[in-house]
Amino acid sequence: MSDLVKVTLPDGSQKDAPRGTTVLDFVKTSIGPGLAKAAYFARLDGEAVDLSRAIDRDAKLEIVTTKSPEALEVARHDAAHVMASVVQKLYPGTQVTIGPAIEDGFYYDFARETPFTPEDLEKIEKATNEAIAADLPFVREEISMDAALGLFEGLGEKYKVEIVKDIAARGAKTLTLYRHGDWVDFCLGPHGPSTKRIGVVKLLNVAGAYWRGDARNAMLQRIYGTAFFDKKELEAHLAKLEEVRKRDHRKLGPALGLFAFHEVAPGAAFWLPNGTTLYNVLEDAMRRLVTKGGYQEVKTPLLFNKRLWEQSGHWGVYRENMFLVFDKESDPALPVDERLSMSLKPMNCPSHHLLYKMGKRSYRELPIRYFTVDTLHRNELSGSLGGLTRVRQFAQDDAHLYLMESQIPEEVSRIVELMKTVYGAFGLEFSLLFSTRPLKPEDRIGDDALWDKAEGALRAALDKMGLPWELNPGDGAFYGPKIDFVVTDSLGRKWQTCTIQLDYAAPERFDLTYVGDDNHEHRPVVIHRAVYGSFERFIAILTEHYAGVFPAWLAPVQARVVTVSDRFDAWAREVQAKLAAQGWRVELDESSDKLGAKIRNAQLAKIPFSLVIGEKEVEAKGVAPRRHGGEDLKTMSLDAFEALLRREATPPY
RNA sequence: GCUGGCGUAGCUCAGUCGGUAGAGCAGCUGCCUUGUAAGCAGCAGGUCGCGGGUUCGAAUCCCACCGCCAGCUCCA
Repeated sequence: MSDLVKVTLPDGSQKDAPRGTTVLDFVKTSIGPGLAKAAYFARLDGEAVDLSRAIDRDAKLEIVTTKSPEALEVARHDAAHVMASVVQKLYPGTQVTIGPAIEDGFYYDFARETPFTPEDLEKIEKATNEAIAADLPFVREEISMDAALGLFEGLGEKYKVEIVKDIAARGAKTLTLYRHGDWVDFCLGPHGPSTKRIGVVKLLNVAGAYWRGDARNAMLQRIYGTAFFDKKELEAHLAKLEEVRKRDHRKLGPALGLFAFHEVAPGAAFWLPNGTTLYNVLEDAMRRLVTKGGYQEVKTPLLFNKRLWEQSGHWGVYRENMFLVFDKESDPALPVDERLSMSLKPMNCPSHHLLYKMGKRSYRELPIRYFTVDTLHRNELSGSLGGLTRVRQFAQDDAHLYLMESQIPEEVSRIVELMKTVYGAFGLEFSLLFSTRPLKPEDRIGDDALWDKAEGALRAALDKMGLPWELNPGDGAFYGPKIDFVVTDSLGRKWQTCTIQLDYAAPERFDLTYVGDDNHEHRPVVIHRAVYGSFERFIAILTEHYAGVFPAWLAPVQARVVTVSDRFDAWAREVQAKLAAQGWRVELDESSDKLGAKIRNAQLAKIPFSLVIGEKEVEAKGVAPRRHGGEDLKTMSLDAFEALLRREATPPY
């Protein structure tokens, strides 16, 4: 056996090195000190390894530097280890569990009687950064499962023991340990070379989290934090969090008069005048669009006898999410549960199916597309409510399409076209997720053959469209697989909004049929789809996407007339009345404020146009529009301004 | 639901050791007659989330409840 190994670098070049050289030494001697300094971990024949790993065979070597997002992820995992070691030092008796890197940071779950306070967090953060500065190397070691069990039993770490046993049960023979200083944890790795390389750690918040995410298990204390190689990057990240906080629709909504909440109706919004306008603009635009697209708008009851939900399958799978209603004519001797025999609808689908069944359907009618904007109620856990994105009462731009199997690809691509039109209008990018059947059989209805068919048909439609998509196994609805649209807003945040769900189960359960050209009865397929998703959630997303500065077609107030002095009020009133008569949403500021203050107030209200009226404008029978943000459009005639509104404030669909 | 934090005027926030609640902005009323992000003055505004308890006395201490916020496997 030669005592040299051949190392192949990503550019294809090959270098010899003494067998057993560590990655870091190899880089130092054969590539250069610059790279050695920037290196964080490496890939040896694709396997992620520490820089201290010895190269013991011919191999491809790739160095991952601190410029790479993957290195940051490793560093955050390093940070989780260091924080855990610090916590155990500061709070003896605290047990460690798991602590992964997550998007934008890391967390670590601790088992401890007393929860951490915000003051504890400050203390831990300080000590963590000090421990990082101590620059202890991360040392890797492999030991047998038995030795590992002994080690963690000896340390009294019962959660770690449980995990070790699980890993052993999965057939592992050895366990990889990582130490820094006298602290040890097991971990697949890799880790960075030493603690100082992590950079800077910031702890963000503490929250409860169940062991293994199961509410039946013990509640652990989770500390969230983040780490960056460079302090400037951390500051930029914190600035972004601040920007997100400022755009929070829960702040902006009430401030702009869009919506509000009251404690007597948790999870249900009050729509204020401005918000109602915005809501209606979105709804009207969608109504025009789908009507052009061959949909028929319908309305169905809000309250149903439970027989409907038994037939649809909701009673079995979805009951705990429904608001049940008391039937006063039921037998008082019955248990309460049985007297709650009505329910507010959580979804529109079953009632649409009933509508479909109200007549004999021919293949010539298909696809039938029912569109509904009705109020839905879902009994979400109180702790999961928040703003407009997690509510108990909402409305969707919901539709159910009844079609022949052969029409699926065409219909799916028509829906995707709708999505493109709508999302394009807001400058929202989207990507597709394909979600397949729920993993546990009790969480779904319909047999496997039906699911195979439904998943196959959706997948075929997806492939035909040629848009890229990702698989999201197990996340389908209980009645069928779905395509989720994930939109990315102006801050780069991702939101799941609209869906396309394929349903073979409902036609069976409701015995839906149509008469084919062969004069025989056939089963249609049902597609569930929503474009905005829920109006509530969508308005929350738009509010944050635009930071409350809605484009003129959406803005609740499109223009505000502001006068230089009350001498010009007569013309100002005429301007307001004339524009309003044309259907534009225009208001008049008649306060005794000076112009500067009026402009400022209009800016704060995020109104697209301020129409300044002074001596010149009265003489010219015109207005001087100022855009939100400051652009002065100079005096123009009222007609010219109206033409501007027609160009910029007409709904794009 | 569970864990932790928070709840004082419409909004943002002070309120010391337990001693009967305060500012700025917004609002209202005047004055100012004003040219593109805050003119001046005065006035008014509070069951301190709700209910109990301790105390001579509670925004403040204790208990229960309600609501809001963060989180509740991105699986070594």
